[in-house]
Amino acid sequence: MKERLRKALEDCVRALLAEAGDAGSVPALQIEAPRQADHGDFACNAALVLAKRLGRPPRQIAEAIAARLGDAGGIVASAEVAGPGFLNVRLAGDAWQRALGGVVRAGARFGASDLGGGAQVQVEFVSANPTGPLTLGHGRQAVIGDCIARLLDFTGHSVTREYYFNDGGRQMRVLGESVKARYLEQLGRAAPPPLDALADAERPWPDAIDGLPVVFPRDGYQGEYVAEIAAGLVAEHGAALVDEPGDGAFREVAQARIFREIEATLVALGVRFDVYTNEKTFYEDGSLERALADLRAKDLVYDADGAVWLRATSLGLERDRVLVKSSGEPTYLLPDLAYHRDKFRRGFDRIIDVQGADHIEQFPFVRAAIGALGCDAGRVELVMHQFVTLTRGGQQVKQSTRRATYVTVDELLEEVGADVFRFFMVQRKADGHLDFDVDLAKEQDWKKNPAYYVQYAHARTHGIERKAREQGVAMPDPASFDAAPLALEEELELIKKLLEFPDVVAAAAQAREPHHVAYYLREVAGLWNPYVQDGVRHRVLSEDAALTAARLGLALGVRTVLANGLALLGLAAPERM
RNA sequence: GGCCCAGUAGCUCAGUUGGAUAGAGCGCUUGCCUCCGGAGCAAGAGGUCGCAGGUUCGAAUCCUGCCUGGGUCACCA
Repeated sequence: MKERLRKALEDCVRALLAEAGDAGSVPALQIEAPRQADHGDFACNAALVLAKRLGRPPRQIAEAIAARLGDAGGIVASAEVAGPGFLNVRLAGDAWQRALGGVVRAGARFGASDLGGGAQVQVEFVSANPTGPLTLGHGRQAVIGDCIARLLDFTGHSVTREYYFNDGGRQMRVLGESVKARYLEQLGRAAPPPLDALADAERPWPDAIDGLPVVFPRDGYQGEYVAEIAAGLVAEHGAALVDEPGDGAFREVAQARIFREIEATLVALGVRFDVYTNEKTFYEDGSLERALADLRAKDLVYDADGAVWLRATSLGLERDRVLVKSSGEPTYLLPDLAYHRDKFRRGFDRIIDVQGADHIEQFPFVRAAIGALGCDAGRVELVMHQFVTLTRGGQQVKQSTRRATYVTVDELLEEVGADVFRFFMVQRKADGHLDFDVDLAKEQDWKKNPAYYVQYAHARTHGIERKAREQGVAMPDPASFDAAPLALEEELELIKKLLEFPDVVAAAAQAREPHHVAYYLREVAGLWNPYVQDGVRHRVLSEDAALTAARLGLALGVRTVLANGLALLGLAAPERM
């Protein structure tokens, strides 16, 4: 519909340009549904764009375009000039109603496109190291990444979802030592550090209490799960592990168990990955050395203070960074470089890294370095998201990673369920903080809880269908139903809104911004729910068979869009609630 | 202090490749209505789009400076 109009308008513009002796190309025209209904079905800014180029006042140009446009092959009823030179176009007769059938016939593919042309896209997200349960920040990232992947999938991209993790390094060592400390404490061979000292990083820490050594690491993981893992080891092995190093069996057991739990959380969230990549791979296959050697060959590496440095300043960055510590251990940066190089080696056309704001500083170094190594850094994108705060009872819930008093994804999932969790996490744009209102999320009233509001709108289309069947009324045939009787203003408004879906999907996919889909679905539901509710002004099921069929067709269109949209967000589209 | 993100209605937020009178939900006021499924419909109040300049036919949107909140500035990941 919109595209046919676009073509017609572009032809007019081309002709005008030719008349003026301008052989240049036709500029991008904006054609959109105006906010004001009395501005017609579509507004076009062509005259404003051309004013300077043609050296004529915009309103005059608009007149010329309108005259040339005519009825554009039967789809345009009127085109009038308004304001500074907008062209307001009204579509002919039942053009909108005719388009509704197309929505229903496209079904689960309505809104899908070949925008990506089959491009191979990798989306890397979550990528949390197995040091503890997923936090709300991870949860938000899981949902955002997954929704971006779903959007890309739906718009003609070939998507690989990937989780990158690291089970070596300092963090995991500290985890192992934390577990061992709790293990020794539970066996009565060590004393737990004083709670007030744990809570305050500055507070001094005794070496021993009542003759028992305090072995818990200063920067150890304080979460309850650490003690639980230790308790499991006590139950299974008794005191047999007291001489094991924290970095050995303790670390391995802890990591394996935590990783299993992370996977279970992701499954509960409805998030699945195609590939898990372990940092260790790059240690073992020699790519760290290769990356280092290649950087060295380009004179981007130097040795200082016993460490190996990346000469990032010569790549235009603010400071140099350490690649290999004086201990001989690589920093996070070097394997990350090797990893991104590996992404290129695997041939992805686009590489999307979803990361929390705390990682943002890292990204420029990775991008600059792989660019220097000959990769096309322009193919790597960063989707950054801010953190999540929790509000409960109108009060912000204090969270502290250090004290392990943060709320986990598991806990919140248990309270609100995966659908609500996902909707809340994806309904705000990724940058900018997200305030998760637990009370609203737990609200069972469908009118108040936006996730239920959308799902309920979908369920209602089935409710009406059930009612119709009870009354012996068949659903209309998508291939042939006649929507022409839909003449009410709110019906046209609904149809127009449904037809926006493909544009919304395409824009959200291209911008990597799934929140647009959530917002849009809320709008569709916001039209449909009142429409259904107001059974005085218009009942779907009435004595008028043709009107009933048309309204049932509208219900099918709404169902199609809501179902497809909910699928893009990873929410269930229930038939009843 | 440098860099990044944010600042839009009472609250939570859309809108930011420059377009007409800046929107939604919740909350609030008034009137009507009692519905396929848990109420709905109509009208209304509520805004210096953080502040100040600049760019131009036109700025919430672009540029500069400043204010406020958060993040980040490791031989952590």
